[in-house]
Amino acid sequence: MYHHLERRLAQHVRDFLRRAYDLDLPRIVIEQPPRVDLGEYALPLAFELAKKLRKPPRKIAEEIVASIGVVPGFEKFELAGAGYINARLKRGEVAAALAADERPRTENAPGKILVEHSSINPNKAAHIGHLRNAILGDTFVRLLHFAGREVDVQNYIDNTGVQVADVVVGFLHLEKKTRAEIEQLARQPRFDYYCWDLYARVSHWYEQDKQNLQSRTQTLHAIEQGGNETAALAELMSTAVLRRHLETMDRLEIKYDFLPRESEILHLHFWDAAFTKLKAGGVLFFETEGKNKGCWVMRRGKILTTEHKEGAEDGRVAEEDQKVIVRSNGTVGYVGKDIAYHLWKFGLLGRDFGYRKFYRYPNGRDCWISTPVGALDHPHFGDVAEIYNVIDARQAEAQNTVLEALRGLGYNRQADHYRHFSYEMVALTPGCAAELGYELSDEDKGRAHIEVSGRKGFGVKADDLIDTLIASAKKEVDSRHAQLSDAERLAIATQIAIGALRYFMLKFTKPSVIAFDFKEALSFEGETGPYAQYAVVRATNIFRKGGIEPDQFSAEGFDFSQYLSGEAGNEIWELWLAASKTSYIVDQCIATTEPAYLAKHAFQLAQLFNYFYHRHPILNEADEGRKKFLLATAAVVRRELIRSLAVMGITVPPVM
RNA sequence: GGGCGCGUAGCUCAAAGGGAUAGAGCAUCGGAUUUCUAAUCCGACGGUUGCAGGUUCGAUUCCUGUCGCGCCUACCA
Repeated sequence: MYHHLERRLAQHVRDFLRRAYDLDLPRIVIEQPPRVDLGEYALPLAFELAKKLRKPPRKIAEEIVASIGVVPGFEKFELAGAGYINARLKRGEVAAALAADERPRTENAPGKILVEHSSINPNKAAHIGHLRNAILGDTFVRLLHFAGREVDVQNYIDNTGVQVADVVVGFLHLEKKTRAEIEQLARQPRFDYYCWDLYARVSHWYEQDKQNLQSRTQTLHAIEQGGNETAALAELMSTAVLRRHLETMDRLEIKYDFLPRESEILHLHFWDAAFTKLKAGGVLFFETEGKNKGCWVMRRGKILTTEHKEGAEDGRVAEEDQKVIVRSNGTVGYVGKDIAYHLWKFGLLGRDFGYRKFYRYPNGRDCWISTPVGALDHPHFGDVAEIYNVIDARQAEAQNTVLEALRGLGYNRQADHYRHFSYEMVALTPGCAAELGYELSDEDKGRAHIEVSGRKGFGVKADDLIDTLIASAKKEVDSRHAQLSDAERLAIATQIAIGALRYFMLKFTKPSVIAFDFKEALSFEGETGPYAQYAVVRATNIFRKGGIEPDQFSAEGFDFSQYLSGEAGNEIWELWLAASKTSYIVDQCIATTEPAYLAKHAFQLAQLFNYFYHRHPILNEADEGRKKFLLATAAVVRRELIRSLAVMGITVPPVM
């Protein structure tokens, strides 16, 4: 609603400027005045025009206000401050439309969007860093759905890399396990925890004796080759861990449509097809000298290096920056496989995966996985118009290489629709690390945060955090709702825990490193998910006590204007205005790939509602008209809050 | 060395393609309820936005320089 009216205003101003001043501004800046009593929209237009028109801003603003005319839905324009032009809405009209949940039609951009997120190495349990990725990715998917877009959710599985090889080495060389024993272990409910520890042990074992690294190389080679016992073990282990990851994410309502695996990128010769294209397109070069001799490389401009000091003017010499794509032993690195995958994503590779069903969610939805030979009947994946890759900032370089390869092949249109949804990592505070029992160096103790490391087994496992959150919420629910059954209390505690966790991961903007700390993550007060959930529960309680079904409540034909006008109306109007912004915020989140704005929106709505709740006892209101108005306010805010939380993957329990 | 990012209240973070008095939460202190149950609300305290310049009517935001921190800079993924 807010967005719709803003666009209408912008269009009107644009037309007006063209007509009255023969001006075409590249962008009409519209913002919100600092206080709602100054109006709903502010145009700093006059400041910008002051120089062009050689007149003081106030004078220009005055002129514009006098002659701009009327815009449907708007009350009037006013001059404010040093030259702002503020616009006032017809509050009653906007409120009536909002109460009736009138949503302006929006025309959707055509084409399917592919969102890739999670992509956890299937060799150990998921940790909090993976949670940030999955929650950001899943929320972005929900944002796109809210905006009416069609989305494919993919989770790329690197099941043939060194990380998987390392755990296989652990089973074979450290534990000397048989296949049957590993199969037995893989049936354990938390097999991924077992692998977590084993992975750390293997890393340690490599450090003890560099000779041990030979088994990694051999194992990796066997896995890549396929069709042998080692590869079968890798498949067994990685598939079991993958299943665990899906279960963990399913606890948070995070679902995937398709799991493309690196083994198929190799065995279905995706790479060979990409390699041929890259060579033919002149993107890859065979290096015949220097340190990359014998490799296929991508050339990426010149860099200055200090390595060769002789013969250079300033002691530096320009050297070609090369990215090795194919190693001198003929094997292809991760980036090469990623290039092939991305050509497939855009339907440019000329090959497809085999597909089979892998995991069925409780709601009946299927998650598919790649396989060498698959089912004949399967959904069509890939071949999309736009892609978003939710991958942490450390991989920006690799993402750029993929992008450059696409451009190098002449796929500029596709490259323009390739977005690296970049975000910073989750690290542990030194205090948190100490709490977990890790020994810290003096250097680490002085740091703001310490990077999580799967290799060292250093981190907070996702399921542990979820368990802790549920237990903590359960304790509180138990004490508040002793009359409910244990199953009911657990269900409520689970909703609260998910709300807390998802909100926590979303409230930080993407470029901010999250310094994880249990106290903050386990908080259910202040700027948290449960705070927002609680506001909804309170709103629901009003209706329940009043014997009204909140979703059925209707204020059709009601005249809101008398209650929203003037000084007295400002306070509650602020709440209505905030409630009108949900779709506006969603659009902002998508345009900026920043879900944190939605978290802020939900919190602000909840905050305003709690204030309103305290100041206006609704059910005791004697004036019937005013009571209806207050109920309508609660109904609209409740609806928008539920909507906003749902986009973040947060549901609201019946009681709290 | 080069690239990317960050530096805002005691702590953790906002401020959305420059805008009106830089806002929240936590912590601390002081208050509010036999209510639509307080996972709540109100108030107080708390700021030279790392530093120095520049552009602008206006800079936390843009530019230059500088200091500090993190990440990337593998024939790992």
